[in-house]
Amino acid sequence: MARYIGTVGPCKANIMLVGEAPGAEEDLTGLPFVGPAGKTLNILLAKAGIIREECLIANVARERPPKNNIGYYFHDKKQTIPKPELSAWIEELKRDVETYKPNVVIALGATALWALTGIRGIKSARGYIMESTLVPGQKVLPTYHPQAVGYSWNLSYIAVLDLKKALYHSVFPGIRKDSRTFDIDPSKDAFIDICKNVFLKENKPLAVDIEATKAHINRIGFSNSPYWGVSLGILDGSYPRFPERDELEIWYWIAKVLSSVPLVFHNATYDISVLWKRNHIYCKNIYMDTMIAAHCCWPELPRSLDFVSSICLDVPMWKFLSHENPGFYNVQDAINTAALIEPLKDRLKAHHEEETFKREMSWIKPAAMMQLQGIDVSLEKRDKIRKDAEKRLKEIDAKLLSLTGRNDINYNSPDQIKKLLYIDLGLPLQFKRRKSVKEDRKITTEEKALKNLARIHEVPAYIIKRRKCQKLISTFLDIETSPEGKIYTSYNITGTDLGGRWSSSKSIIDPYGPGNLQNIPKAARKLYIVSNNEVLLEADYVQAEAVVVAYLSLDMALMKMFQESFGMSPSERKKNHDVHRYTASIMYEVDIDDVTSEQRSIGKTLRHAGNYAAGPGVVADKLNITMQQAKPLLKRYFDKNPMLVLWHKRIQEELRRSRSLTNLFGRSHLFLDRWGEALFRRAYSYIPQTTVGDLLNSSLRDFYERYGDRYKIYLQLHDAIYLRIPKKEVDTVIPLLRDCMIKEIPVGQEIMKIDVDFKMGSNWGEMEELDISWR
DNA sequence: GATTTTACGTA
DNA sequence: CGTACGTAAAATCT
Repeated sequence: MARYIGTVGPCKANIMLVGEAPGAEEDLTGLPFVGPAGKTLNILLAKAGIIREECLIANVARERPPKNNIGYYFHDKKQTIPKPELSAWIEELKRDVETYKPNVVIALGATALWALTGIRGIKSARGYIMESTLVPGQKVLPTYHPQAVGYSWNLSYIAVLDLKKALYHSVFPGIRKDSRTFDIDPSKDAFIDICKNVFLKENKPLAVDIEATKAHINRIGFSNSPYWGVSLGILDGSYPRFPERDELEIWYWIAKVLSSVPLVFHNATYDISVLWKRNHIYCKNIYMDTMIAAHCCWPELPRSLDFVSSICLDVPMWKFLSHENPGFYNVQDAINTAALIEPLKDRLKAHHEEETFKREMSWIKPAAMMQLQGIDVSLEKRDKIRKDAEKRLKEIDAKLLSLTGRNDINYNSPDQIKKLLYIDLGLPLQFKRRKSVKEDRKITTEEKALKNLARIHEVPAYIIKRRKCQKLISTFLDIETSPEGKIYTSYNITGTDLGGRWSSSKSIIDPYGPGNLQNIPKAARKLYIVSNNEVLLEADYVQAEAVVVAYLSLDMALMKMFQESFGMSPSERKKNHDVHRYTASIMYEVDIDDVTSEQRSIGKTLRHAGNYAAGPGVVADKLNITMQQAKPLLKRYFDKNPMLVLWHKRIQEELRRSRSLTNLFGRSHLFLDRWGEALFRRAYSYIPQTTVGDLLNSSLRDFYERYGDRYKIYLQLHDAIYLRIPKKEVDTVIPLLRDCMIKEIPVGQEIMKIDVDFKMGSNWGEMEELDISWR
């Protein structure tokens, strides 16, 4: 029989915390939040400056459900129809709230949110002040349940911000009236008057937000202050809202504003791309991108306008309005973007992220240009390569049929492959590597598992081949081009949590092609072609991350080798300044000239694995050897590279001190994960990876600003820039591009430079190395 | 129909 | 216990 646990705490409390249901320790003691979730709650409250003893604490359900499953108290799986006992407890909660009248009720988790407000979905509601429907007039602020925080510790930072907001709201009762004014769908003349006499005359930062369908911009919102905004619908569904002459006049004034006033967007790369593509409007002066600012302030947190507003502003939720009231929604997008300007500026300044912010801002225009420009693919080559791949797939299928005697298996289905391998063929079970020993062992059919099984049976090897072939076809060859015969990508400046690197994904403006252009496999690169009188020119940083690690770990010998080889041609460098031969030569204590190709390959794997503290399992995997063979190899590698071990130790110390690391461009990152090896490894990769990202993207920007009007920047691949240029310009362009890419980066007492190699080809799949010496 | 899981491509 | 990404297809949830 479970014990009843009621509301506890001082009746004059300003804050009331409402959780979900008691657990084992609560049941034992008769008090709420005394188990593991209670401990997490204590930490969160302490960090937010809330004194637990001054709060009322309650749960929605007042008895521990069997198996701690709140679903027990609902009739349905969706947890919308409460059983009588839960309804009775919610009535009790209502009475308690009415009796004690706290200034704010903090809803901890989805169940409390639902009970107090009827809203489902804690993720989108958290951090916003709202009115209770259970007790009208009562102020509620939802955040994550401490148990969810305990499970995924990176939520703790967000929960603490929410609790701080609740603390602020706990000193006064009730919800403040929204005093902002929204000017929705003014007349043409009124709108033009605003453009002329407010936006153009003021010439101060103006937040802009567009709403667009596939083909048209249908609404645009502007705001020049946190208190006022205007939204103008251009289309109503697919119908114009204005006569053609009037619409043209409206666009004339929008263009006039956008081409002169300092602009603020949340994700400018998207908005300016759409404005250019659909209406040939050039947004000249971009003052701030609030998404980029948020990315520089909190790279580890989400960056949607919704989320950033929830942690920076004190405004009501509005995102749910997008369908029912597009004008109201759009104007609030604009107003909240405007409202973010000052808090984000303050934060950037206080945390010394202004340089990083400026750098990311300077990438907007080149990224927008590249995603609008598009990429040529040859449909003939696509068809030919796809045909070959499909033929190969059929051959593999025939082979599998002869081996298994079955043609009813879907080899894309992990479930069916599990059944085939582990039941029908009786092969030994293979388990996925667990993140912690506490997790259940999971049966897997991933490539590594199939490789193991391939030693004892023929079938797994063919499944691997089939999967690779299928992936090639479905992701990289089954692609369509736009009406102009091009494919596109979206370059996302804020696309990586660590920062510095861009991500690449399917463009919502031009959704043609495979989407991500940063993971095209070699076999599919041949269909990316340029015309006869042009070439694709590739410039990539040589051993970029390894150079950064050498300087960070103060490995003098390695630094010297990189310095000596700077400016050498690739062929010269290969002779006796090859980092992997060097690694092998110290590993095996042989002269660098006597390193065998096998030793070099081992050196290469170990250099990579060692830099980022990989374990013997990974090394065994990569070298196709056993763990027992990998262990001494790795030990030897670390014995011979003591500076690396020390560097890892220094990173750990730095994390212990501040939980924060700063890369060679001054970009910082807070590491919020739970303390442990996983966090360390993320941290080891942080500085090398983000430094190379910052370096490459800044080089790309420099080339764009200096020569973008003459030469096309075609692709960005993390440590490589591709240009598409006339053949006859190659010799002219190479030194210009190199000059933009070679940068002197101070590291302690040293100046680090990373070398650049060039390749050239008529298609992306067949690039030839250029053996250029720069000395 | 939307979301999560599994697997796999690149730097 | 390398890291970082995005996409397709299946599986699962609603």
